[in-house]
Amino acid sequence: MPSDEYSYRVLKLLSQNPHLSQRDLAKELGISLGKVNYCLKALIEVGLVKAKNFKNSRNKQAYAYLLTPQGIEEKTKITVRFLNSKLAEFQALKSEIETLRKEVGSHVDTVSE
Amino acid sequence: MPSDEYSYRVLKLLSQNPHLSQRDLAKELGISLGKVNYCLKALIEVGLVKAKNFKNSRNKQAYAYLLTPQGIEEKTKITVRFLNSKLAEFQALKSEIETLRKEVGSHVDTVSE
DNA sequence: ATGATCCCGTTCATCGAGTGAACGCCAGAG
DNA sequence: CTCTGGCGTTCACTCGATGAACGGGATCAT
Repeated sequence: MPSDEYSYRVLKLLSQNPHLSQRDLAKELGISLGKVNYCLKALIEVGLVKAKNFKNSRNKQAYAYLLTPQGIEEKTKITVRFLNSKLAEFQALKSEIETLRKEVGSHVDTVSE
Repeated sequence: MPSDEYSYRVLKLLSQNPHLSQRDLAKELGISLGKVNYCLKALIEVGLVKAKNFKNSRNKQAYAYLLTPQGIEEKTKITVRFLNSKLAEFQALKSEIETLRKEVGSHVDTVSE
């Protein structure tokens, strides 16, 4: 089970373009091929993605990673959940910055270096 | 060389209370004892912290991790640098939340579940 | 004095997430 | 046919992080 972050990002990319290869995804996501393989397998396992090859059943080059109906539905849920976690992160970050500003002891909006 | 984050946090805690043990620091920072030991050694190595035992030179229980003058000075610089990185993070997070909101397709300020 | 206990800093075997080179496979080009 | 290239898959390897275990000093009860 990949994190919400990677589930979200993989599902988003695949919904935009099902023809991305695992290597494409790795480059796009900034992670390794091995990890993409792991995430993708998990998403297929739970039925959110289906690997379809439209040309020939033995041609891996023709793979398309299509979101299943469940995948489309779940993608929204995951996105909301991910958004919420980001909002919480946002609040925490705001507090931390507030604290740091007080420690620095000046009003810093943008700092050059 | 610990990250700015840990340098900042360790220096902050020690400036507040030099009598914290490595175990105290570990608990406070939410990291392992081993990592604290590593960070602290590095800070001592570069001269930002000095381990002083005020009772007896052989009593480890009496250790105090005091910020050197350089440590006090550097603490401010590190804090500013850390703040800046947090501000950048803040902007990035803001953008990401914006994107996520658009994808969710509604105006979400706080979401219950 | 002696032993038991406690907390200290230090060490290092162990772990696990992440990596990417290498493999077998297949299609298309020469 | 061979050769090349991109595909998914695998797995030995890396490396930061972990915390149990250790030796040592202080304290206290015996």
